[in-house]
Amino acid sequence: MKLSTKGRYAVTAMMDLAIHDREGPVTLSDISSCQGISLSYLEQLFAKLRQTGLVEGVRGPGGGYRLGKPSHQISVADIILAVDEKIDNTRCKGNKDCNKGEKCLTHHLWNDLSERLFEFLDGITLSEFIKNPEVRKISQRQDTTASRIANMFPPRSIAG
Amino acid sequence: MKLSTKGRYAVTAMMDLAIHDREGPVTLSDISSCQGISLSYLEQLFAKLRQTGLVEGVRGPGGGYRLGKPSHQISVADIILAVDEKIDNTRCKGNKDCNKGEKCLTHHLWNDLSERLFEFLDGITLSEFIKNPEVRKISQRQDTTASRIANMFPPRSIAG
DNA sequence: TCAATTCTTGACTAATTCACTTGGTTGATT
DNA sequence: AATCAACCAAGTGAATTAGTCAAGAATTGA
Repeated sequence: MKLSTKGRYAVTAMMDLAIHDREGPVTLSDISSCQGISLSYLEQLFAKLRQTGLVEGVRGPGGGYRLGKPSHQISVADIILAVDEKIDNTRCKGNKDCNKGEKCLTHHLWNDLSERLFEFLDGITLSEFIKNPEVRKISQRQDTTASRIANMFPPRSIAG
Repeated sequence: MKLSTKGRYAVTAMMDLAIHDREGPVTLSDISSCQGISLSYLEQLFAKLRQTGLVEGVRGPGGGYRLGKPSHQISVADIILAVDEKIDNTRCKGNKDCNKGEKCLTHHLWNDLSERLFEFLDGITLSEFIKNPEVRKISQRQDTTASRIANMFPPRSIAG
């Protein structure tokens, strides 16, 4: 588990995707200009997100990215694991008796902590964020066709 | 909030310190050899830990480092914040209306998440780890004088 | 006082990762 | 055919990581 700006970019981009999911595919250019992240950098991140099935790409005009699963099935931990190279967090992978048990002790303690952290982040899904009605209000894009069309059809329910 | 091997080194080293705290100061050489972390790298980490008061150095023969506070007052978040440079996690610090509210929306959502993560890690203290009696049993160093002396005096209570 | 021990500081370095750029190719829509 | 936007590959400067080397400064025990 690793937390950096890279993971933050991925999470915020996925939030953006989740918020606008019902308006059709979201282009990376939109996210790029809205959130101030480089387009090509986003492409790299989304390549990984696509490989893990968190998003799916739609090609051609009107295309973009949409969520690969319902937002309540996508956790923050999923996103971070997808974009960050996992660090070998022990250096003594299977070896149980490294350094007379002393070393493995703190490894064990760290793994405990790491697992608790993972469970924490895994318990937070994208749907939690878009539930907030205020969020949904602000999130409507002003100038896209998709947004205007979407507004003609009031939401049946809050997805996710 | 940032999580990397750097933070892990600091946390595991502090766990080590907490476990052996009653046996007097712990030298960085001990931690270095026990946990396989470079001595000079540990020195850099402990310089920051010392500046924030999480540890205090004891010079001269028999010296080393000991906890600067009782272990129940030291949280995992404290340690990570001490060694990791804090990342400017918004890029639009005070500016509230960046990019027509759209950008600030995900910033807001991320800050929510970040705060929840911080609170989570801030709620986990070092004392939680050394409470475990099994941990205390394993953690006794085999070959140090301090360890043998410490064993002559059974613990009054589990500190922290 | 002297020497050993250990903290403390600073500069310096190879490797890696971050964030980004450039320059394309492929596939779908109009 | 033209355009749009996902895809792909390679490379780049800056920052961070993890580590080395070297030189002090404070404390203790002899």
